[in-house]
Amino acid sequence: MSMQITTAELEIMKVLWKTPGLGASEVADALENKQDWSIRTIKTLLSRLADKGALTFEQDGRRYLYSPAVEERAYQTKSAGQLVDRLFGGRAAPLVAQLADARGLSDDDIEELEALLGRLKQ
Amino acid sequence: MSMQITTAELEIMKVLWKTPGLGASEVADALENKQDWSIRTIKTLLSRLADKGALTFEQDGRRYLYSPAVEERAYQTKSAGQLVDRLFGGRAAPLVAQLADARGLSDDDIEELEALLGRLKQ
DNA sequence: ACCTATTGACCACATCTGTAGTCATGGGTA
DNA sequence: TACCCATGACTACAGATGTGGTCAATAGGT
Repeated sequence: MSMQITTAELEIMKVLWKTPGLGASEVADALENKQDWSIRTIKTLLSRLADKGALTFEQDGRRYLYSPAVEERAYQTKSAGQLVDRLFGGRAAPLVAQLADARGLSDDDIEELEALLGRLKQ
Repeated sequence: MSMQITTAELEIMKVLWKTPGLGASEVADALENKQDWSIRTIKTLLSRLADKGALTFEQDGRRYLYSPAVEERAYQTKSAGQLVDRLFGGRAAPLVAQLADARGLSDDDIEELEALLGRLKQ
């Protein structure tokens, strides 16, 4: 059930998370300035995603309209969990510490983290 | 530059980050209870890592002693940055929020994060 | 009614990954 | 001395991935 979504496929998923129910050429339009992919490539990625169950599709005339079958949040959570487990001994704090160290935290980040900690401690 | 280290290869790197300067069979010993790999597999992974510049090696008689050419911290940082960029708009706070939501933060995590935020704010 | 552009189905192909096997060689053992 | 074993070099091979091509069917324009 690991639902492996690859880097290229993720770009497709992002489009459909933002706007579910698109056909292949509409996905292509949405990616026009992001990726320089042939429409064939996009169709291949859509098929593969549908094959692995990451997308559902419904018939619309002679084409398909694709929608995510995996929630964006669920995917984010799973990926974050994997990273933390693989590299940070399952702990969040060291991850944040290294991010802060390597690229800093924005003021927004700091504020949100404080709020989060406050909530968790109550 | 990008130094793509795969899942299997990472297990090898972890051994050598912990104990640099091992030969193939010593790496195998260290992985004995973790991974059920043939010594051939381990040798292949060591070669691939050396090829891609993630490991260096020195001759020791008729064998090689391998050591990391990439620091563990650097690799962790790069991976964390990639995740955050790919899935969380480059921001750390949402990542932590989702981890907290999905699997909670340990007391240690909370404490360390507070200390970190304190340091960052002054 | 005819042509064209689009669509999904299927195919292609190089590279990367996971997981080993083969081989010649050299060091140590009996 | 005659062997055996471990080593690195090279080879194998299936499945995943990135990237795109071919083709028959068909909806739409003219």
